[in-house]
Amino acid sequence: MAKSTYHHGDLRAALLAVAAEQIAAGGVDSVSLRELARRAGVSHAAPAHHFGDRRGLLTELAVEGFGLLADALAAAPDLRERAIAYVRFALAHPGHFEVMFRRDLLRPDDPRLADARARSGEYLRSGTASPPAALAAWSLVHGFASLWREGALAGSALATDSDPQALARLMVGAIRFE
Amino acid sequence: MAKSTYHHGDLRAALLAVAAEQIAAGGVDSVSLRELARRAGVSHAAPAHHFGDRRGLLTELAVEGFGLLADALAAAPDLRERAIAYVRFALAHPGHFEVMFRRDLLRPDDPRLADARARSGEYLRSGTASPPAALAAWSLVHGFASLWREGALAGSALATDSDPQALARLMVGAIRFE
DNA sequence: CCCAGAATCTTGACAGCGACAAGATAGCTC
DNA sequence: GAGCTATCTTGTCGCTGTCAAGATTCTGGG
Repeated sequence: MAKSTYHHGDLRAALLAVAAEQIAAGGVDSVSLRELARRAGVSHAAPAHHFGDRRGLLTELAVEGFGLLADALAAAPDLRERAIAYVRFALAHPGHFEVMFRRDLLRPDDPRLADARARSGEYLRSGTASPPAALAAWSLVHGFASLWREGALAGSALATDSDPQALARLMVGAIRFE
Repeated sequence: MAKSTYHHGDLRAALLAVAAEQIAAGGVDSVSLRELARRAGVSHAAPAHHFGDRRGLLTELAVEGFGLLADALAAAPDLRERAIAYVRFALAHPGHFEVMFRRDLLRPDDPRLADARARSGEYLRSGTASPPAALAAWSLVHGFASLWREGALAGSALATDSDPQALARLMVGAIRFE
């Protein structure tokens, strides 16, 4: 759209969007380059030109994700809201989130990935009393988001009647960092 | 071994063991039924007889995993030690852990899986002041184990010089449940 | 002892996948 | 408009999961 159309439109962005959608719907294992190509209306080998291989595409998605996460964290005023923002990001962008922490699916030494990761990492560490507290805060929200996303909390007495946002606030309110 | 040997030894257990090993080494995506069969010295279709399909095998691994986790949690005297035991389990049995919370890879309504999950869930919820505190504790250790396993903590100033056990203790010590 | 029947494993086949190579087509630059 | 590059297509290969059909071994009752 923005970059105008080459052969068949902005294929690169289209593939990323469809991929995120597909991961959110069926998990990352349900993503096949050939199916993405089909959905975008191009031939089965077209994605390779933009991303090299499957890792390349998922790495690009992870870079996007860390950028979005950093923005979300930057907009939060304090530690508590930053924690909630982390959860909100994971739930709002499940397709990105699912890939960001799956190193086995990514190009491990992509510099753009390292940069994006570092940038969001700064926000994660800011505003806590101590390094262990920062680690605890990150682990807490990351664990919650992962468990919720996997449906592991479905059996819990709490999980049924609350939306995840409210549940996350409740959880964060149940602990104190010191 | 225990069940004696049929055609070619105790294939079922052998496949599960090799699978756990392979997941720990190269991630769950690196597991192929054909390669497992090769490593066990049987034909490519032999695993299907014991597990049906790939989901069946991974589901069995998850059932095993939840059993091991429940045992580990049961042996811990108090909440704090239970938290550490959770982390220790995840690090000691990465092949099992990686599969247990990946619902997309498992048979979603396997009754044995549901049972095993419920059994370990009981221990997770026991000994905490309130349901939100239990959720926080679980999220905390689950997040930490996930992040550590993915190498996401490698950049942290803390992570370099400590072993994960000690780091987990440090982290758990940095918060208070109320 | 042996022989049905079941459990276990093998062989063979098929479609879908990621990756690579080689060629076609469209857009850009000078 | 000629060359050049980016973009996409076509064709192929080996690998995978899954299914079907057959072979082999174990087991239990006469």
